[in-house]
Amino acid sequence: MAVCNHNEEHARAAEQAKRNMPSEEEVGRVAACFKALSEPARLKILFALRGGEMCVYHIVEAVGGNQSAVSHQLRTLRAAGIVRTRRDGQNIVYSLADAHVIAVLELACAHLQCKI
Amino acid sequence: MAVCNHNEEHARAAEQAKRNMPSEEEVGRVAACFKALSEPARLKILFALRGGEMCVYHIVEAVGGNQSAVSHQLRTLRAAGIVRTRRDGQNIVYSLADAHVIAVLELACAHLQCKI
DNA sequence: TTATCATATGAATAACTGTTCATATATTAT
DNA sequence: ATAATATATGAACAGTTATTCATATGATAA
Repeated sequence: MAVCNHNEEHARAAEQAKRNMPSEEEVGRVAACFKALSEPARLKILFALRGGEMCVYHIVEAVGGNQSAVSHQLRTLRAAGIVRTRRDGQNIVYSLADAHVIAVLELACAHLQCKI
Repeated sequence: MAVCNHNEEHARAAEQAKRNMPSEEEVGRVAACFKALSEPARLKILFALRGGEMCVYHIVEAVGGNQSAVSHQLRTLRAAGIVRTRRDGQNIVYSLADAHVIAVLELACAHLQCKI
């Protein structure tokens, strides 16, 4: 592989890209965030929580699957800062962490041209 | 596990969530989209392409790593509809597929409060 | 305190994914 | 044609991740 000589613009874009590249640490955090969104089972939970907060039992109702799997998925989402929790007696109530979550989902759906 | 009786709102939210849940197929497509964004190596390519289109050689320059790995990453991004290509002589020139891509990255960064 | 309900967790297995190495294809130049 | 350049691809291995099963924790009720 040798230098691509015939397009100076690419070379400038590459240099600029290198200068503006976020740090490894930042790129890693963004990637971790998207990784949490990359499983159908977890996305279903987020779609379910659009309508408002729910306890684990009802999340299981809404998305199907078994309790343990859903609990593991919730932990992943929580660790990624995508959902948050509060305790209400015996129940743990989950909700979307902030408005960015819905916004990202809607953007992705717009990109794919699927109505949700 | 038994029914969560003490919160009727959760039950309504669960029923509503089930009604409004996108199809398996749609959820799968959204998940695939995010999966493509979930690797640091691929995200770096997208950050690099913010400044404009580039051929593979310069993408390798900009993000580091070896040619084969970058090519595989590009294929994944292309298959997910996140970048697109055109041929220019010996080179294949890559660019972001549409404005949604930048928008999603910026939203994620806003969510994480990191400036990019 | 004991029993029950709601949720979380650890370990194990199975499935998936990324990277590397070697090589193939396609384009241009000689 | 032949060589060189630019990019892509298949196979194999290594690392990661999701699910399941069994069990643990924490909260309430009896």
